[in-house]
Amino acid sequence: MKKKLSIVDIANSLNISKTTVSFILNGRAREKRISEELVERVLKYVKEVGYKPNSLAKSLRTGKSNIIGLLVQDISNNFFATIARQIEDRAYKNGYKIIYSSTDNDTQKTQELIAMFRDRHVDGYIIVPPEGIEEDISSLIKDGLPVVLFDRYLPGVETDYVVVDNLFSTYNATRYLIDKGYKNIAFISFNNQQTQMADRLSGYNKAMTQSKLTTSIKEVDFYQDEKLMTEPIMAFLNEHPETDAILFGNNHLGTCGLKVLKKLDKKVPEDIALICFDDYEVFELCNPPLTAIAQPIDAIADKVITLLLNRLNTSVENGVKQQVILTTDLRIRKSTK
Amino acid sequence: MKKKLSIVDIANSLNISKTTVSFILNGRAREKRISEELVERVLKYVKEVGYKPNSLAKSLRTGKSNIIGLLVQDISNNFFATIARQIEDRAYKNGYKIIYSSTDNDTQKTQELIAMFRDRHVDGYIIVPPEGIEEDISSLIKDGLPVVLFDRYLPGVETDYVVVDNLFSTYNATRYLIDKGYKNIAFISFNNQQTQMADRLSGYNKAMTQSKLTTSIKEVDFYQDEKLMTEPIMAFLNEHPETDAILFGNNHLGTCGLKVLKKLDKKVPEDIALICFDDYEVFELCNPPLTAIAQPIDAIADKVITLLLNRLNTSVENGVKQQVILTTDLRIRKSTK
DNA sequence: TACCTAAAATAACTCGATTTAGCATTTATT
DNA sequence: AATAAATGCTAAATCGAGTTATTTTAGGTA
Repeated sequence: MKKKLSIVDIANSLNISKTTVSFILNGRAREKRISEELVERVLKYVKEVGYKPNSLAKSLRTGKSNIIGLLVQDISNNFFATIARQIEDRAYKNGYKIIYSSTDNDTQKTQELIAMFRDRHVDGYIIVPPEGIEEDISSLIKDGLPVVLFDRYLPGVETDYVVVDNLFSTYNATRYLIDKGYKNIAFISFNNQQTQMADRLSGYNKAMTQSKLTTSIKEVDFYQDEKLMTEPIMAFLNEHPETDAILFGNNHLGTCGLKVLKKLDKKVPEDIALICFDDYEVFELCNPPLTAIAQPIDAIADKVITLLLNRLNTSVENGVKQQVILTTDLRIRKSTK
Repeated sequence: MKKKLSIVDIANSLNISKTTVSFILNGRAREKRISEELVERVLKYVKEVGYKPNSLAKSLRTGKSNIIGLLVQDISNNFFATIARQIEDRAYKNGYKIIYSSTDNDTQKTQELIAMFRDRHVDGYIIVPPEGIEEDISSLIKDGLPVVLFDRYLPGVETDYVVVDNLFSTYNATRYLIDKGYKNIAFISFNNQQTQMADRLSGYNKAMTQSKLTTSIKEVDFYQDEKLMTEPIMAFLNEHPETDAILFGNNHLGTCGLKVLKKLDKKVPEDIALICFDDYEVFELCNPPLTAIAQPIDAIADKVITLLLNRLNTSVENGVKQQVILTTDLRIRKSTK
């Protein structure tokens, strides 16, 4: 194994000081009044032998790593995977690498991951925050580290974030169902207090009460295991046979719901109408195709990374945090009459 | 921003040398005959102030990073995302972090990423290799770095890898179609020479020629953009109206195919039968549900990370590389008569 | 008391870069 | 000619650890 060249090797080979090499490689040649001729000689040699500075050493000295830490809830969920992918592309184009992990919405795991990222001198953070992580995020911000949240925000914490207008989205979808004549509309959601879910619930509630309809809400716990997710949904539908429409809180619940309805042999939309928050391939291809509240995935990814790159570039700590609220798109397909 | 504690701060606070602190923290106290009493005092204090060694400095000195580099083709593809997720979990449980990226099957991008990983002193590599990357992989191996490939392998390069029995899988699926009486079976695949695709093609060819049937192969280029993928497929089907069954080379082609058939208003399986390599939610939920060749995702992820962890733990460079070939499962659903 | 040895701890070097402060020359100014 | 300023480059300190080689201390022995 031929050992890697260091800046000292370069300096020695050229009989100059490593300081000079460093200045030249960091584009400070002009500033440091190093002769054109020497600059060229060094650059040529460096290229010739393929020398690449050791970025660990560089990070140790400068405190910068050119790494962005990305914490999503679950990278195997299509919504997060697609966003992660786009963020990754933009990051690379701007000279940043991504180090990522799934939080599983687990507070302790997330704390450990944030600590790990910090430890690695990550330059910026993109986080889909679980509940109870307020302090850790605040601490990052207090220490001047750029943080962008998305999908949900933390009410007590002032930070940049990108979310969609959840409340209006479900309000709008519920109104759509009501206008179609559905009366027993159920909302199936996750049992957690995060803003995105709370807002989706509020939107549903608002539309229902406005129309003087009785709400029917089922909150289930999140599990990776499919059975543990489908069983409570099935139980709920059996207990509420009057249900004529369902609004699902997210794509995961929607697909579980589809499986349940298939098992129960319910016809969509004859027996029951469906709308799901989040859109993806499954909903477009299943039969009938599902009406869905589509989040603007491209725009979310774009805003998130743009916000973070801005923070990273303007080292000035601009106190004003940006809150971006994007709108969703109700894609009407054939799962409603 | 309170600055982070360093080992020197700890040493100073306790009026001892940082060497001693380092020895104690690295479990070499006994070996270095440091008194029980001091060990306890140091550990207690370190815990008290929450000191964590700077891992960059540590990596710089030791050459180890406890980071695994993961290069998949596309993290937003369900197959890779699910495997990535499981690898991530196992890695974390074993004290390793993951740094990942999508290669897009782009050789140059992959080369840059490998260089970047190397540069960051990544301890081990998990790679879904694109074509033309043989030399870079060989170079890693020559330098004693653990590398595990999956999904495909590189014929000229001796390394650990985990793949499925692609040839038999498509042979078997094609036979299944033939036995059902289909005669004009098309194979739609990607236009590349990688082992997994080549083997899938061979399996199809073998079954067809064995039964003296004429093969009908469409190879399309890969694009992220959906339109660019669906158009050639649609063109192919229009040119070959006799086609009574299609075998798709992977999940991406399968979903594109589903969309095309929907547009052409073809009935499955009445007008045309379908089987797709790779299985996932869409195929289970679409109507009719699709017969699919399911790869053993859990087993693949498990084997990959187990192989790598073994290499990482047994610093001995055991020359014998392991090749793991797993079997697939033909999940018969209703997309065939 | 002087000497030796094992135990306990440490000074100094290293990893590979960046950065600060400064040293010779040469050129310009008075 | 003496001094100041500009030019071109570099020695040494630094980041925060791990590691090697060495010193100090305590206790036992002759």
